[in-house]
Amino acid sequence: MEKIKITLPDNSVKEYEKGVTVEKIAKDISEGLARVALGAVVNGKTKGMQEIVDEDADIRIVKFEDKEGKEIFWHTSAHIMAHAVLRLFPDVKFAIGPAIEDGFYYDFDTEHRFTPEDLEKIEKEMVKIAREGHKMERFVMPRDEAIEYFKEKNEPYKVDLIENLPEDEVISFYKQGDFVDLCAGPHLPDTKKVKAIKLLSIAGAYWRGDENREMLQRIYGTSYEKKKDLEAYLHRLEEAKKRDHRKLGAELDLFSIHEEGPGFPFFHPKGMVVRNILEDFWKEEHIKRGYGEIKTPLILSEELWHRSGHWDHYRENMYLTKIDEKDYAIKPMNCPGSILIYKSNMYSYRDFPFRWGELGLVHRHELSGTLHGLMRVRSFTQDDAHLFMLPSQVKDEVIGVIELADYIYSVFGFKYHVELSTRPENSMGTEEQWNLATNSLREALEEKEIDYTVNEGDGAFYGPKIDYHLEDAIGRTWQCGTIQLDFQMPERFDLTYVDKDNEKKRPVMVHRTILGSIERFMGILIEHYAGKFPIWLAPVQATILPISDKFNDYAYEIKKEMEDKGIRVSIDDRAEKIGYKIREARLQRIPYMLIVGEKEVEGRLVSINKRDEGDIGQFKVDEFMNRVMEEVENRQ
RNA sequence: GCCCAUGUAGCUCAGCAGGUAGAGCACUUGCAUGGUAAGCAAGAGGUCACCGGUUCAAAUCCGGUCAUGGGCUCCA
Repeated sequence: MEKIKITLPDNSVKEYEKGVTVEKIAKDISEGLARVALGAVVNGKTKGMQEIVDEDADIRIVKFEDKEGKEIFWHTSAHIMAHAVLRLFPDVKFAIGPAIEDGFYYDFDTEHRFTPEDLEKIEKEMVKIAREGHKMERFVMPRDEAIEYFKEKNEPYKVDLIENLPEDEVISFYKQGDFVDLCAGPHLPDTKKVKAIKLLSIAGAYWRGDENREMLQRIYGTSYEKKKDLEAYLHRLEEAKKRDHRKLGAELDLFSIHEEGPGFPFFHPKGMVVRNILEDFWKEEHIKRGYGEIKTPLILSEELWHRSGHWDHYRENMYLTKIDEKDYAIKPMNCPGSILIYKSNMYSYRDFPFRWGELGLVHRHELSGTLHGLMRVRSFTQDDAHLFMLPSQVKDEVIGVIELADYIYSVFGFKYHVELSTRPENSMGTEEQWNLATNSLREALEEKEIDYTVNEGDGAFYGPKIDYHLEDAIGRTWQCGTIQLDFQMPERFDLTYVDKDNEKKRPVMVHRTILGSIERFMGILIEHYAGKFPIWLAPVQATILPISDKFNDYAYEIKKEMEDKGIRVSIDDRAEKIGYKIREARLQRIPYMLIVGEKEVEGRLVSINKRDEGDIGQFKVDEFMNRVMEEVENRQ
């Protein structure tokens, strides 16, 4: 028998017969580990227990706690759900059912519309199936036979899937009792370990994500081995929902959105405090880095948008209007404005680069179903900038933006992931230009040693882009910062500069945002801090709470003093008990409560109740003011 | 835009075998002047999202529209 060499997690190398199962290796490693082992990562690819290893490999046993282990667990759960649905709704057709971030889903096609009551029934059936302890048996079939098999079973989606698999791919199946599914695996050895199950929601989803194809019904769910873990997950989800910026936006009186203007947010005074601080911070950091600030108009002639290419590539998203019989559009992007400024002068190669920042209000007619609080709106302010440069300056300029983005996100303590988006279908320019532009961005990322994933076909119509994605409270990610390299607009608008050799040449343009849009960034900010803004951003930094109205005069006196120092302070002089006032200030997440009564008046003191810390004792008014000013200075 | 669900006072929600509205919080007023998360009482507040249909009668049933929520698609 042929032998293969397996490198185990402890780096020891062991010989096995070719065709050994993962299960066998897991058992050898240790009895304890084998009991919890779900599979293995073999040469970077996850394999299930029942799968065979037939080449020399690095092998790492995967457990429940591992990301790969959860994936296997949830993938098997998806199969169990499909099995349960088959039992309850025999006419259902199956599409796909993968594991996702916190659980799994399966897409079904059936005349029957799933209801929340159905979910409960399916859940119960799943528990039953899991308890029955079906073995997850893997087998393979030749391609033609597999297609025939699913045609006979009237499973058009499975047929479609097989037909789209690469020619050389092994068509594998998993069988559990009477449910058989096309599946590459891996899976748990059997269904027994899936004990705590919760189906979460029903949603529509297009087959293969294509809006022109069938709308399927997707059921989302999650599962755990232990009931306790499921409960902990559901609890975390509930807690996360309390951070929802839409809920906090109303509770903290930051912004509102009305039926009269779907997707057009209204900022309240408190929201504007945060917004203005954010914008001031943004301006400060940009001035430091050689940016100039510009402002361009909201409405520009339709002709301009024809020339920029927006008319051909972006018209469905644009709001159009007519002035004096002439056609205009409300800008969906700021670039043509910057370009017109560029064109109002002649430039020498010595002048570059130009960095022009614009907090630019744009309007985009986003599909109604996509609107989401501040995260996805139809009117928003991009913290845009357009950089014009010599071709030789591209890499350094892109790196400059990467460094700025990294700095700004670090101030807020944001985690992010980066994607490189390449040429979309509906795009302008030549293959060569796109390759050059995409490679420049890739080089900049690699030079800064930034991890990124590639998002094929997701670039802007005029160029590839680097995207920064930030997470919201429940783990959804939103694109914020973007760096887009553009060889098209300079061409279309015939932008030039005069080079050393006295020849007119074409500059390169970079479009970029760091925050993305002020609106979306504020949404992320609210959820990130759960409404507890750090003191430099807090709409109200301190509130004075007199014990009774006998101390209101003193309260107003020190309020004035603090206001003179630029501290944002409010006062609650209502005839309410102190407990009541504290409760309200807490709910408003005000960083400092200053309680003043008889003792404080005598010594010109304030008693401080700090957010999250409670009573921290008495301080002199000056002492407190210095403390606040220092914290603001340090952006705490 | 597509699929599903929802839409009753500022907020959270009850009412709904069809007989034109109710609670708590918030708000106003009065009493209470109270030391670290809700003092007591009274009052005011709603064309039950909008339009249409069925009916003697619609918040309740039916249809359409709009908005919101969860997804899909799309995107900063």
